[in-house]
Amino acid sequence: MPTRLSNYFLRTLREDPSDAEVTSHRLLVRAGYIRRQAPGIFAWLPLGLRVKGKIEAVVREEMSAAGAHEVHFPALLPREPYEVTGRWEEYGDSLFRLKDRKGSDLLLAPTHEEVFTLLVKDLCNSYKDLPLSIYQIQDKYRDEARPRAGLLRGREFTMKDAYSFDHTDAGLDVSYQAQRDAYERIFTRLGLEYVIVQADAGAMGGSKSEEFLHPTPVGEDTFVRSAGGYAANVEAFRTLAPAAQGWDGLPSAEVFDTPDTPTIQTLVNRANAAHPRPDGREWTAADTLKNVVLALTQPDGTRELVVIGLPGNREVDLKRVEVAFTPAEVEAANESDFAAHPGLVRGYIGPWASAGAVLGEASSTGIRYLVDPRVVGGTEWITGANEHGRHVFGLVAGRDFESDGTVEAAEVLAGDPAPDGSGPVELARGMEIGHVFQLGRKYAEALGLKVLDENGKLVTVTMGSYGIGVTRILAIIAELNNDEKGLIWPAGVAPFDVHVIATGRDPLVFETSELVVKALESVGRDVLYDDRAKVSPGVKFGDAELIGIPRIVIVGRGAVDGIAELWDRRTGEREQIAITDIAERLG
RNA sequence: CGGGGCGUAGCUCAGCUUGGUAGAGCGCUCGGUUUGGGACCGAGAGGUCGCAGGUUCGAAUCCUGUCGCCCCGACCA
Repeated sequence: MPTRLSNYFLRTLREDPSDAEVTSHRLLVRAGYIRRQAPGIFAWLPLGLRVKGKIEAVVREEMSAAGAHEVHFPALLPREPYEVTGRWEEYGDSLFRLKDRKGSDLLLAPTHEEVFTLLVKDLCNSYKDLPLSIYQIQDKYRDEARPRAGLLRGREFTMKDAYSFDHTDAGLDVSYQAQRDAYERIFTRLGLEYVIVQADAGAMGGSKSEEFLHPTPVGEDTFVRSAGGYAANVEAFRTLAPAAQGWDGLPSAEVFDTPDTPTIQTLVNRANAAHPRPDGREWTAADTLKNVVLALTQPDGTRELVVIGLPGNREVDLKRVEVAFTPAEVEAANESDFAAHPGLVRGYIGPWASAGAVLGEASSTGIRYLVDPRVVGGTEWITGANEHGRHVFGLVAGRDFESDGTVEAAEVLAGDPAPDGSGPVELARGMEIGHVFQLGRKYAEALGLKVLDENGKLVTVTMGSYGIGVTRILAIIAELNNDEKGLIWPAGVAPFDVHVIATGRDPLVFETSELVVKALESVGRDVLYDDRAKVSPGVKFGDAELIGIPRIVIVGRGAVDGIAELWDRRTGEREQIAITDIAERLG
């Protein structure tokens, strides 16, 4: 049976909804695919559900081809497993927590590592049960700080999450590769361009992780790539540090008055004007050492200050810092932090003062001091002298000051060398559409998932976790496939195969349309049939363009001669065709 | 969490500056005329103007508070 528009649950909007700015959001609401329920939470209407189903079907086929079995977990889960792995706390404000009537803690799962691990623990005890890959397509919940852009970043979203279980590291490599290959096939089938980048494992934990990013200027992730093939999320980028050098022959450090130089730029200007370099080169921001005070809040609530020293031409990249200090929350130090540490002279902070070291766990302040990897032994810096209006010049790392270690906190700039020596990197934006992790034994250890190996010894299982954002993918496809009139779905994910429009009011047209619909269904096409009697052709054409089914058949004034029109939504081309040929043509 | 914008009919919005008791277009219902690019005529239904308090004879409009939504930002002391 065809779906008849005369009684389909669909209402298209003539105007853009006022709360939607992003194209995909605007068109999906206008064309009647989704409705907003709350910020970042959407209801799915019949059309939207169909597209979602098409995407899920592609994912299922490829998961099955990769040997993974489908299961389904509840979204509502007890606290205990997440307590055991520490994620009840680590997930912070992003976790939806709730209580039942007895006061027991529950959560809406943001991802399901714990319960998959426990399920396998329940059912598997031998290496013969492995390798095992299981997955589900299920709604996830994350209380995002700022949901935005419709489906692109929601608080409830559909995700395919797969988990692999092996008893050897080599086995994990194989399982990981199988999922990775499946992802490549899925994104290729869906027509989504992607870049595979090295990623940070973040709250998930584990060792190796790669992200599938869809390159787009509106993406939320910044990644780098080199001509030589290196690609990484900036969060995972590792700075190529220069070799340390000796400091024999370097002049000793000297303190100068540098009034009114609260910023790096004013400092550089002052340095060039008052203390030009002997070699004639100009001072630049890269010659200065900027010391940024951050406050870390650990999950248990303890607050600690840390100072980061980095070249003055670079900003601190907050996302990179958060990765470096995870699971602690990172923010700029506030007034009370400074009040508690009078040893820090704001605007003129540096690791050294005439009275001795100021920064570092062994210094007068005792504040942990971490530096950018470029701050290696023998490098010379202009930096604050811990006196108001004074800076120290020629301060040499290793000779005049020490750090408590290095940290990847500085922003990555275009032209920075890739860590694998494959050349300078360029920066680009992307949207995460898939993520594969080698979790290793973190979850299995925490939850006690062990099996007997070939030698009868208990071994801890090693795991992988693999996610695809189904609803996000849907939004990206919509984002990529539209024009000023509406959506234009790729054939593989369109809600229907063919949209048949009957125009006019001649009964012959409707009778003919019924025949066309039947013929199309007989060759296996899903048909959306616009059989509305009192709706003018312009409205029907407009709705067809908005809804975006790629192939449209118009039955109208040519019906009397056995002719219909084939309308290609994407190209806009219309072609006369004998009604008797339609089924074969679109079959 | 900070900044900006916005809450008036199902949707998109006007009205607010200058207070006087609710508007338009689209959509919806009924009747009629229309039917290849968002038709027309006539008759209707539909709103505690986000919420609370205040000022006032009188508040959608002015004041205070509050809630919600959208967008941008989140660091360089």
